[in-house]
Amino acid sequence: MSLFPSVDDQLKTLLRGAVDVLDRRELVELLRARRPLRVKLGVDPSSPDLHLGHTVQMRRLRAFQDAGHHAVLIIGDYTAMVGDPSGKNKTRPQLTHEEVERNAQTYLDQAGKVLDLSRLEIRRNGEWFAGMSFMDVLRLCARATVSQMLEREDFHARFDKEQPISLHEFVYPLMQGWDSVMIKADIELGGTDQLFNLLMGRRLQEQQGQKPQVCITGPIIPGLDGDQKMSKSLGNAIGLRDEPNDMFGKVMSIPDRLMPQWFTQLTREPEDRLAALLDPARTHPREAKLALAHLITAELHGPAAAASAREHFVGTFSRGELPADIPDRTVTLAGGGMAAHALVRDAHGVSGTEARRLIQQGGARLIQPDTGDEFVLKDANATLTSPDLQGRVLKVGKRHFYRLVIA
RNA sequence: GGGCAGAUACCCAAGCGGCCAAAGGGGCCUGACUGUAAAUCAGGUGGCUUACGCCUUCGAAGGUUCGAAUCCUUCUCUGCCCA
Repeated sequence: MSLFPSVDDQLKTLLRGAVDVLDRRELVELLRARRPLRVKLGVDPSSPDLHLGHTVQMRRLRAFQDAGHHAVLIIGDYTAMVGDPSGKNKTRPQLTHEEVERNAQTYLDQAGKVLDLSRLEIRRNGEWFAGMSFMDVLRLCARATVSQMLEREDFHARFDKEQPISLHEFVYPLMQGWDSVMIKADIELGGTDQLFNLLMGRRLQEQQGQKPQVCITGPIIPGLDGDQKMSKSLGNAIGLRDEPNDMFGKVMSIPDRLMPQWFTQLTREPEDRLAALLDPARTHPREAKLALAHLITAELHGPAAAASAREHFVGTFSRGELPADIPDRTVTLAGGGMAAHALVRDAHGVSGTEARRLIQQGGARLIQPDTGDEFVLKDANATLTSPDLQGRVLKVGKRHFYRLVIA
């Protein structure tokens, strides 16, 4: 076994689920050189949490690591302050240096769940941007034209719709491209929405007399809603730091049609096994989804946690049992009792009006843990006394449980 | 610098003196059905209140009026056209 697997084998694993390779011939040529390639992936610390969507590209980077190549993770501390306009229909809020720094701190242990940190070169683009003079910035800006920028689809769309585009947003692709120059990237990975930025890297590298990087794009995976791209701000993301039970449950809630893509992009299951899992004649979709949830949870939290999350899920939602650990909520009875709406408000942490609404709609019930007896709260104004509450579990909606403790 | 158009709740978007906490759609929440899937159906979606009702909200601040999201003034922001 040589250090590098054969070119064909490499291509197969390195390009699993890839959308585009520019240029494929160049990639083959690079791989044939049988030297460790410098493979770049940039992430902007624009939120404290990475989510599964980020791991699509990180997985590919990991595959390069495993094939013996040199991975470079760029923490875009400076680009995060600009805010990547990619795929957005509006200007991103600019973050302060402190926010970015705080977020960046959290990234490495999260990235370590997918990447091999011991063989990872980590760079912050502030290394080269912080010291730039205004003149340097102007020189960088002079490397592209407005109409070139407007070729990019999201800019173009915003321009056509007469929506604002701030000048600094034009600088973003240049910054990302400059990163490639600074680290002499052979290959850059990114989502399909990054294509323009990746190509800017090629352009700038060429202008600097470097061999232009090969760009490999992967899909932007849809979030839990199955429609919009996974994004924390859209509330449809699975965070890498989500608790195992939560993570497992979230995967179980995705639309079936997402499974093929999630299996391909978020697991390493081999093709033939996927074919069996995704064929409803051979595997019930629920079983397939359980397998998916298990694989994803196991990768990020370990097999034991995944097994326990699965048990929790099946127990709670399939068998309707109470979860193993339910958070305590201390409630205070004034004058020997408390109104139902106040109970839901305090335990569930919603407004009084919202609590009333939940009760009126039959979304709140008290459960006796030992017997499993349920009592649906119907009257928001009903007064509940100690015997009604002591030792009971309040269930709100499908998945919120609170063990009541009387103060 | 000049002219025009616009800013409404999480998002899109109606409203253009009272019947507006503000139509409609999306999203989201709850319930039914289910596999925490899809599709479908029903209800809900500012806050406080047992309720009558009250309070805050329609870019910001003032003003007119018995009464303003709606009229006036100034300001802020955005787009378009002209220079």
